[in-house]
Amino acid sequence: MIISHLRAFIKFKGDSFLLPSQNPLSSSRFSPHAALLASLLHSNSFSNNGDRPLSRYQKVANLDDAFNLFDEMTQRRPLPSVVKFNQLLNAVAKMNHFSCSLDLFKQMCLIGVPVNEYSMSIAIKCCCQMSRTNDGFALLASCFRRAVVPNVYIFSTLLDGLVIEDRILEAENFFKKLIKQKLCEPDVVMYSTMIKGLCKFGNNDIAIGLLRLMDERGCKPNVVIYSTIIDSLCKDKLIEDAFKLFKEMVFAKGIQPDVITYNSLIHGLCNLCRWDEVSKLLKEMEEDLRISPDLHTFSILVDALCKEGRVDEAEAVIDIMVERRVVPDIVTYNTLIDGYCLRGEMTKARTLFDSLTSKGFVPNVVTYSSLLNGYCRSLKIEEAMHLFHEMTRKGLKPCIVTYSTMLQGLFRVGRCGAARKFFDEMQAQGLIPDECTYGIILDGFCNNHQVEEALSLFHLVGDSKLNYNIVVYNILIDGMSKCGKLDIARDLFQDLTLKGLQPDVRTYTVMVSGLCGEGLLKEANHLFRKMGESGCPPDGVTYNVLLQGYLKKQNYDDVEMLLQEMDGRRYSLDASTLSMLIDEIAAGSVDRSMLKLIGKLVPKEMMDTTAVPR
DNA sequence: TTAGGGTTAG
Repeated sequence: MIISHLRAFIKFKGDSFLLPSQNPLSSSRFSPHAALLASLLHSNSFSNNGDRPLSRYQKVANLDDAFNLFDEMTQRRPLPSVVKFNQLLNAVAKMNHFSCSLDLFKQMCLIGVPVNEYSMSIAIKCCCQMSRTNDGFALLASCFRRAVVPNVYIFSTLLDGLVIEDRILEAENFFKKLIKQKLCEPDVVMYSTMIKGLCKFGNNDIAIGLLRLMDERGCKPNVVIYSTIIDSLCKDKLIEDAFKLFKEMVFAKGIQPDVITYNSLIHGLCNLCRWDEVSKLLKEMEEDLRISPDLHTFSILVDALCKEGRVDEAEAVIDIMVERRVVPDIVTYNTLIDGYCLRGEMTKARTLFDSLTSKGFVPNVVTYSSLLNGYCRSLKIEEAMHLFHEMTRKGLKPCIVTYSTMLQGLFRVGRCGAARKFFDEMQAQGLIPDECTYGIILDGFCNNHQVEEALSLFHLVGDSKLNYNIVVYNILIDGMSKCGKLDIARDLFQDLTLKGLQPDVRTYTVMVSGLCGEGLLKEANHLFRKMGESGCPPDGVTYNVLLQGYLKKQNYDDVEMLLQEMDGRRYSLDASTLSMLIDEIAAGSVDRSMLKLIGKLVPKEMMDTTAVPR
């Protein structure tokens, strides 16, 4: 449906160029092609800052040009105005060369260019973008020395720096202090920065509160503010709330949504696999509002289709975007490579990877990591190793995700020694293991029967934040009980409550499984019943685990009751529990009268492949 | 005649 809509619209889009109102250059004197060319020419050549052509200080193509120009400027007498220097500084920052831009700023100061609030805000932005917000604050202090009065631009940039570094409490305090001490009156950009920070930390309600407050204080919210909160709600799967805010923005406030607003909503719907609504939204944005989907929109669609395993449709979307002259970028292709890898189609993944260079793209660390992940998932560890070395040879620095992928692959094939080497190398590179890496290593050791290694790492990590994570306990409890170390599993289970961690359904399930494994059915059942009381009711997996425990111990008394409870809660039997039940029925240990009940508990997709005896 | 905010991938 999405594809047919996108395809149908190519024609519509083509026609729309013929509308004279679209572009002042396209009048009836021009042929359609001339109008099209005129419109492209107009949009590509000039309109970076209104209709004014860029100055030579703003359009430097690369770093060399920038440095040469800067040298030339410093030679001139009198020195060029600070405006020209600021333009160059900003051009370098816009190329993401923050460190270089900062160097130029320092040289400006040294040679006595009278830096102003514009120069300061660019320099501070460079610090903040490099996660060096403290240096940004040091520059703020130097404003006073340089007789530059910090303004709302400078303060917003610093506030954003704190948000970038996840220093949310400091950001809130800074924001409050600015208002309280009347250092500046927040404008719509500063509010949006604070709102972004609140959203980043899951405080959607407070963010909405601030939206109301700014309105009351006479600062009108705009599409950026609304889109920020809408996006956050979508990411938290609160799609209905997102649409409520969207409607408020459009109908109550009269603010027009733009392509970014739609991208967030489309992304939110894709994550929930609500494809019909995605199509509806695409149609609405294009046909009603004349907003064309952009590169982001297409990437979101490609990614969502790949994650659903609908790679053919993802390919079709890329074809359509090309037809519609939206040029795919490396993100689009990385997503598709990931899609192939997820389906184990490694030949296709590799072919696409190899064709990227001829398409004019340079594979980046994500491209390599995606393909590595594919090889690791298919247990082709030699190919993965080879690719890993290829990427380092090409000067790409493996990141934490690359290492985690390799570690997972090596553990899967039982190469614990090599995994340990990679882990050491990763740390030697200055990369600090995150929760995900740590989990992979603990899980890897446990699955390879090296529970002592896992435990010693766990103790080495000690009181670090990494160990304040229920996932860590779930891995260890599971690992310990599977290796017959139920006592340690029990200790860990006790330990987590002392630490103030809340067991989740997985924690209980692995513990129930461990107890069942040792034949301690009474204790397993006791824990199972405690789950509901603790506000964490058993899920389908817990029921299957307990059922298997009973069946293995040939304790059939509670089987029917458990099956009935499962039916009441609409849980299903998994393949191995079902097979055990069938065996028991065949052996006459379980009454055939339960067959009807069992039949109700077989998931539909299993019905086609499993023969339940009648 | 120069500066600050929102959307995509492993």
